[in-house]
Amino acid sequence: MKTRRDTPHASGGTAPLDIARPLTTVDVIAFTVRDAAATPRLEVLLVRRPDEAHDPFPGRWALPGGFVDVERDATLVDCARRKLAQKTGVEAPYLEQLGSWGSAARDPRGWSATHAYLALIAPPQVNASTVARTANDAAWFDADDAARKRLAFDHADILAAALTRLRGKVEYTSLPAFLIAEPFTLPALQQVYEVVLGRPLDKSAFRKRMLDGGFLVEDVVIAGDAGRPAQGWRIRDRDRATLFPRSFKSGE
Amino acid sequence: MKTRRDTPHASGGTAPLDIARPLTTVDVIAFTVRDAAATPRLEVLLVRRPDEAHDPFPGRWALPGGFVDVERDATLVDCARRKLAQKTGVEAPYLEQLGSWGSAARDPRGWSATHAYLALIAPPQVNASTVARTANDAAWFDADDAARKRLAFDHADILAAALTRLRGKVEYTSLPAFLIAEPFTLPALQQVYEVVLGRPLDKSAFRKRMLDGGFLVEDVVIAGDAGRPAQGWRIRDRDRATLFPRSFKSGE
DNA sequence: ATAATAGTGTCTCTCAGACACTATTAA
DNA sequence: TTAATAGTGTCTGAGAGACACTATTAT
Repeated sequence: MKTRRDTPHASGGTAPLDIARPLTTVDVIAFTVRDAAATPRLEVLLVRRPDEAHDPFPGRWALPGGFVDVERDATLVDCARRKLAQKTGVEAPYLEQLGSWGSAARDPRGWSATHAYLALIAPPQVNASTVARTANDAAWFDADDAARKRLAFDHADILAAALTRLRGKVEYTSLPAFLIAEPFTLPALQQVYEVVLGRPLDKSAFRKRMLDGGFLVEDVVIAGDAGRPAQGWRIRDRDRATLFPRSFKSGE
Repeated sequence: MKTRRDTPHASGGTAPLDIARPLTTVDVIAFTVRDAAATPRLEVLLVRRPDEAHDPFPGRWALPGGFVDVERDATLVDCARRKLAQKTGVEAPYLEQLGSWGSAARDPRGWSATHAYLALIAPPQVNASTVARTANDAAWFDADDAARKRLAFDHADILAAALTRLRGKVEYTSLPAFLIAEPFTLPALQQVYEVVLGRPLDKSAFRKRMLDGGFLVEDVVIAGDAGRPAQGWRIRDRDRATLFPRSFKSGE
């Protein structure tokens, strides 16, 4: 493979199109909150890498993702959306860029850079077609368990960064609203917050925050198994999260 | 150029190393705060693209950056550091990843993805060697003026995102401390905050925040041209910013 | 009526802003 | 002593947490 050096005075200037190009991939960290064994938990989607010797990390669990296809993907985020739809059937998730990881060492096949996207989705319904498609090569895992696994590539680092970002932003944004199906009740939303943060929140303070945030729209009233029915809500703008003026527990 | 499709069941699985690879670049948005014509302002470093017809955007101003060199750069951030040192001589800036921009359309030479890094540095001393190296092809511009220029590629978008990120984080972090030379006084630091935010801050509230933040270490006392000398300070940890418990002006 | 869950009112604490005040230097 | 700048003290207000209270449903 021929490589030509980028001369110092022309950084990014004259076009070395015959320079060695890194591999370019996109990976998706898809989170949801779902009831597993009666207790809701934060889950992340992993896929199993093919069990072939010529492949890097055969049989290991990895984040869903893969090479950018310059023919099909107009942009990086299109690529991320395609990868996620392939594995979950979800068409319009909340997507935000997490960051990129690139180095000579992260992929044994050569210098590679991945663009990581955080996806927040409502728990996908398990219907026949998705089961058929994802039965053996994709599964949802408890997020913290997954972060402790020995994942392929540097995916454990990326997942850890995604968890840090998510838990950090949950302190002062409306992000968890993207993790449950609409319409939802405020007690249900509070439970999602508590699952992600791993600690209980005060009901009164929580409700004030959410309603003052102005990102909710009233929907139908929802009755549960017992007790008083609750007001149902939808998200006003599914493309962006709302920032609250302060964090939960500002001074610990 | 031969391309092979990534088959659906093996996304990122079997290794299509002969697939068409996007171009991979790194760009740096280097900010500083400096006195220009007696009033300090936020400035950004731009470089002029070579004025040759075969080059994209000849003669246009652009962010410093360029192709990842798989021989020299072990990681993306190493590449960013190298690009910045090339243009400014600054060796250890505060660097944080801003995000990545990739699409089929952003570079006329083909599908390309750039990894953007935000760099915060103290105003570089204008000495003979840096002048010689950067006289005609690099210059510092007022950041808002630069954002209105017609820059090369999608660099205007990237610069706008950098400004949004910087101004956003300045509301609740110690980032501006990386924009001036150490040791600095609290009044000087406050001025940097005010320049970045574009609005005045209360002295008493500002000092309480900074000192309670615990990221400053006492240094020598510094005398100005007139009035009482001020305590000088250094940053305790040059690798990370401190987060304050609340934003400035929480409720507008 | 009771259990269960939804939703509200009130008090307190913390921290940011406003702004008046004191402190230290040079001329 | 005055100008200039550095640094402090005190009051107020907004919003988060604690927690007791009321409201609405099914049985």
